[in-house]
Amino acid sequence: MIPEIFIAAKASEAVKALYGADVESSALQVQATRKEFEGDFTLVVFPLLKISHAAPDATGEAIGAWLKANVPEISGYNVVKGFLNLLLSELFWSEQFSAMASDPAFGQLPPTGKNIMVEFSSPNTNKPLHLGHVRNNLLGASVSNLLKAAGHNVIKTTLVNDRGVHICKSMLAWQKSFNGATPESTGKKGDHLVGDCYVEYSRLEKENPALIDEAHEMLRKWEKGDPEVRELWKTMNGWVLDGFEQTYKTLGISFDKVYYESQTYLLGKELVQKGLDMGVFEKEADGSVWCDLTADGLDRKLLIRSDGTSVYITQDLGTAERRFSEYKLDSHVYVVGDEQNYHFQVLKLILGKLGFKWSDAIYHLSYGMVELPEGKMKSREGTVVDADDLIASMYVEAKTAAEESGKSADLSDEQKDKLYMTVGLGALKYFILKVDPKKKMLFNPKESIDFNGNTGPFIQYTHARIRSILRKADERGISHCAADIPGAALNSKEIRLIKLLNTFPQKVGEAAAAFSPALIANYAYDLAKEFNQYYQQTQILREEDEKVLKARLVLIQTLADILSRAAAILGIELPDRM
RNA sequence: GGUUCCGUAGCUCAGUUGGACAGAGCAACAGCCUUCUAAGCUGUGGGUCUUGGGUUCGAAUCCCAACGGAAUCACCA
Repeated sequence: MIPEIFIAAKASEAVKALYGADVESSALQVQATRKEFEGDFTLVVFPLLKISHAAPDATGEAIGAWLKANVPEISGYNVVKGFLNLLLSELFWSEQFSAMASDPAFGQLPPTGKNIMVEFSSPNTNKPLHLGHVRNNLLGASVSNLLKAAGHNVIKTTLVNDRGVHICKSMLAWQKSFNGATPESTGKKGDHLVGDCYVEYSRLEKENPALIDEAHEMLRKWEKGDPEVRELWKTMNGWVLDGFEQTYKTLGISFDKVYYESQTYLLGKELVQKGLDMGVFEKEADGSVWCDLTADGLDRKLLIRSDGTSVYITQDLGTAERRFSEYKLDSHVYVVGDEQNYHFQVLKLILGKLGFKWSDAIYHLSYGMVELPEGKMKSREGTVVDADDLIASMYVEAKTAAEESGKSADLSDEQKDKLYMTVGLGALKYFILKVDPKKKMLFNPKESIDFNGNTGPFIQYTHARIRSILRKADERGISHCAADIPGAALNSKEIRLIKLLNTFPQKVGEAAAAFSPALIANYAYDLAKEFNQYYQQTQILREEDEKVLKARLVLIQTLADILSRAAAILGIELPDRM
């Protein structure tokens, strides 16, 4: 049996030899005695895996391998994570902290030169947005921010679903029952008015099932360019899009390029011909065109109907091809619900069969549905949570909370209004973005979205607290900058904070690779939580040692900045006071 | 039925590439505001990580099976 002290000394030698970093062997010894192993396993080494300060590339495996090669007495090794980072970072935090504090772009990763298009939102113009769309929009916007922070060129886009029989249904109902009502005449937001038409259509169809034929007839007229139908279509779509625009603006959603299905739905037909020429598609006797995917374990997929018209996927093939060539895309992310997993699987396969190498660069960001306690939202049962209503209620909640606390009483009405919206939206956005996009999520309308605990307002509040301290320091004329850091003795809590801050760029990278804003949300929460504990136990401004005081101010300043950057990725604004 | 995804505290969720006694928030209970904002902090209770096998020194994590749930498999979009 080899004495632990010997192993520990050798392990520390290994770290020194491999990474040039000093580690106290006594610390390793603690670990070596922590567990007992049988046989060849005589040493526990916590890897340096997560140590960004001293040895970013360090791993327990490497250390073990070094020991094996250089210390024959030690025949084996084992790897346990997560300890040495604590030891090493204390040796190197000062340097790291200075670098972090003096770099205004800290956390912004170097440019990759890659063009990534993100498609999200893609609404239907026959009814207003609901909670499901809100998740889609927030995810899409946030993932776009995330990819930008990771150094990519991002092109945000949406494909407005502005044609089809569902649109005609709303139009038909409007003609039959709405007596020329307009958003102006009714004072209703355009998307809601058209949504009412859609509901009315369902009622009418129940009375007269033959109505569906009229809707189809209207669609045929639309396709032929019938002026009257086109005019009405244009008008009603305009109403809806105006309504959406308002909601987008409130949510902070914008696009670099908007596609309309009415202009793209014929795309893809030439690709079908190409596929036929290549022999990867086949034409039936009735004229329909199919792609055989049975070799991939899937069914045959229809691409062109027997009447010669194209289907949904045909258009998607065409738009994908056009986008990749027009924008020289390296990648294309589609933010679409998981109900369309099959569709995207097929889409990628077919594009691959057509010989497009970039088919692998298509990523379907498949997110789970938002469900209510009683299950899926159903418009027919009136259980749909309307986006505008939800936002309005978040505002009211924020207002109530603020008035109860009495904190922002001295603000002007205008400032209050902005603050309540910021906080209400912060709560909503965080609530939605903190959960893993892939998972379905639950929303209970009876329980309002929380403002305490692991929430958006918690992070906003923490930021406001920090800014408040910085304001006070400013009033007292205490200046501070990164140069104040070296030599200041900081306590272990402060070092923990610095370490956490220092992982931000890495977090951005991980989150971007996983297309998961949730990782950023959780990071921001950890950061805020950590600060609040620190705040509780340390009177920051009471410090008498000027050196330490200034270093602390740099620390919380950096903290506020990183918190803001993280929140910005989520599309959440952090107020300076609340 | 085929395919894919999911199952962690009463509830909502973390726990990425296997590692030290499984973590937060909400809800419950008990504390902390003459001191930088109590939307905060501290503490207590609450878990056979759905179940059963397997791989491994070591499993919530990887593999297999069962059970439970979701989505999807249109000449709809």
